[in-house]
Amino acid sequence: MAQNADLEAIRKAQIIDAALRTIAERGCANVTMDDICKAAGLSKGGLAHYFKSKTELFKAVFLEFFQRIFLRSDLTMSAFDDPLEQLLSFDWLYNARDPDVETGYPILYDFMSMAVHDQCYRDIFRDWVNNWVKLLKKAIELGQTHGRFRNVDPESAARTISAIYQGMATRWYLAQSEHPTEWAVDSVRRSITGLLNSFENSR
Amino acid sequence: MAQNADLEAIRKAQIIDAALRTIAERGCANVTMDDICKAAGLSKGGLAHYFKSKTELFKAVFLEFFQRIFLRSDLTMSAFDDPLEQLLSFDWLYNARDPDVETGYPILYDFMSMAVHDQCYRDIFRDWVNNWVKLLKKAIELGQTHGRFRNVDPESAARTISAIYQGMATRWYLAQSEHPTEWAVDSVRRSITGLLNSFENSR
DNA sequence: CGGTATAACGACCAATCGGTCGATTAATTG
DNA sequence: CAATTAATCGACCGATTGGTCGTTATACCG
Repeated sequence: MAQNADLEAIRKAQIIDAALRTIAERGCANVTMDDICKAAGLSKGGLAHYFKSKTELFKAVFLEFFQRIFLRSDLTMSAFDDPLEQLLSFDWLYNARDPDVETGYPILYDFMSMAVHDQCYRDIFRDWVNNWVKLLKKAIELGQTHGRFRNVDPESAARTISAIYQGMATRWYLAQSEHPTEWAVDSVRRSITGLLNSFENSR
Repeated sequence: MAQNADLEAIRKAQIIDAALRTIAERGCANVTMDDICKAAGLSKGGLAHYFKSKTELFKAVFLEFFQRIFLRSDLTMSAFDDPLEQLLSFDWLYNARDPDVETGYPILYDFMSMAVHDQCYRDIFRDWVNNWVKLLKKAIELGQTHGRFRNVDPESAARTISAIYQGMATRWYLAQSEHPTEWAVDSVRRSITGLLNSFENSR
């Protein structure tokens, strides 16, 4: 009866948060509804009251996840004034002690493997990438108003930059012993500046 | 009695091949032993004769998969003489009609999501990356004997290059409409040459 | 031709899990 | 204080699935 009209929002957030942690820990394929119920402090029926099916819950979880990452990216980036520094402001992706990183990577890899077989997830992925690209693009265009990044196509380069970040991330996260944080940070830095210079000199 | 001592090898290859195709099609999480049995033309008991458990089969499948990709990479790379062309010889990764690509990406993403939660899979991943890196490293060192790639640390740069390839691959495969093949090929080319130049000019 | 060991079969079992549903509790309203 | 409706519970069901096991078929050997 909605004694508190916000209860639904509170409960949903609580469930999504529990699911996020549980999925990160166990992996999508192994997580059961019971696991999530326990983590959320709810019974099966109680949870079913808010999410009718497992897939519905999962979709909500992933949407929330990508939203968080985007907000985090936006926040971190806007802490810099220099456009190039903005483009290079994603070092936090390679900080193992960052809470967003700890849960983020497991979630992201599970998500991508599901996106391979599910158009709906691919759409979420695309939207997230597009949002990220929009941030990077803005930084490039800002630089161009100051005469930098000459000949760079902002959209295309932004996509390349975000892909570079993710490429290093995969190595850094899955084969950490061979790919320490310094390697990832340095590689990203060199690749991105190198990419931008490749436009400047050519064409 | 091994009327044909090779029978075991033949059957195992047959099963692994069927599993490879089935997993690529349905995804690790959804594939059942029955699916694989049907694809392999064997019964449950027949398959169990060669692989005692699902996880044992999966591990064999992934090992075979990475072996194939490595051989393919080695083969393609060695078709070029120029070291830089060797480093840039992985365009086939972005050819949607390539059979290795068609099955490869689904397998790879499933694999990575499992590697997150399973050390054994991370080891396989690390070995594969190391093998790939070895190829790239050789090309860089070959170039250096001719005075090119000055100041480049071959090992570190090789890791960066392979990560760049994979970064573009993720975008190209999961969000194709926004990341066409030309974008991927061009991005890789610019990023890698840019990376190598970043060493040449600095330090 | 038996005898024997391998190869292959498929019915069956036990365990897991997502979702349902009737019951119970709690809160709001008239 | 009823009455009503939302919120929560957890036992239960049906479906799925990995693995087993007794059985059959096949091929080689002595």
